[in-house]
Amino acid sequence: MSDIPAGTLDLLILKTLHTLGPRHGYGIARRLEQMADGVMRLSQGSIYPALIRLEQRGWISARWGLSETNRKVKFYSLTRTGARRLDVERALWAQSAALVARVLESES
Amino acid sequence: MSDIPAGTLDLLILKTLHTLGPRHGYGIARRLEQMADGVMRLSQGSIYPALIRLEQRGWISARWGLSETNRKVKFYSLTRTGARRLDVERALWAQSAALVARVLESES
DNA sequence: CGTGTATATGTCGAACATCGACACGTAAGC
DNA sequence: GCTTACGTGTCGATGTTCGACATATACACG
Repeated sequence: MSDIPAGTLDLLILKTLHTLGPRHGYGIARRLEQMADGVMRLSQGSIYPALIRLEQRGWISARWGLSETNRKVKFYSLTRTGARRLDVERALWAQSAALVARVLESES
Repeated sequence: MSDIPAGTLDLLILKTLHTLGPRHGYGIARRLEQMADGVMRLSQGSIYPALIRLEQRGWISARWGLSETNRKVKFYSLTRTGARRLDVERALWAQSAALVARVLESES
């Protein structure tokens, strides 16, 4: 069982919020683990600091509310700045993935 | 201009040695930058520590020699352990890339 | 002969992300 | 009352990468 790909957590969180709309940290984590088909873990030690970081940068915003399970939770939403940042992160990832793919496929 | 994708330097070095055979640090760095089409940089502050790390783990081995430009250089080769490790890193990367792709393409 | 440039290896401290373990609290079901 | 799943958060440790610096040599050119 591996960790989540280094440096992609911001992208994954941003995209998850973009896709699903407002969601709380625990829900984002569960969603990502489910997408990973159980082969990756996502520790709380990663997700919460990441959310705080993203909020400080203005890419997501938080508001307290009640979950479907009737608990006090923090709902995070993608901000307009965050949506733009998602595009940037996406492009950076595409570049990275393309480079790695090229190297892995190279034969000389 | 972005950096090389976090956490993939080992994989990229291992694969480069696998593809090209023995090569020195500077040459590996130049090769990778060339593969990146100039859109990524690779600082010496990354490549040399990485090579030392890989050698300590037994994945590559070093031997002094002369370059085509007639300079004293350290040639690194992939060890048998390193070749096995390359497969592992490859598989881990494939998992990561698949996860990110799945999240990025998800629509709900 | 002197100077500059590309080649080449390395070190150092700082910055940063992630992990694993821990602490705390609550709703619901039995 | 107890347990379990849910939920947020902190903390120290670890590891990677960066940017700046130090050092040295082969070769071309004036």
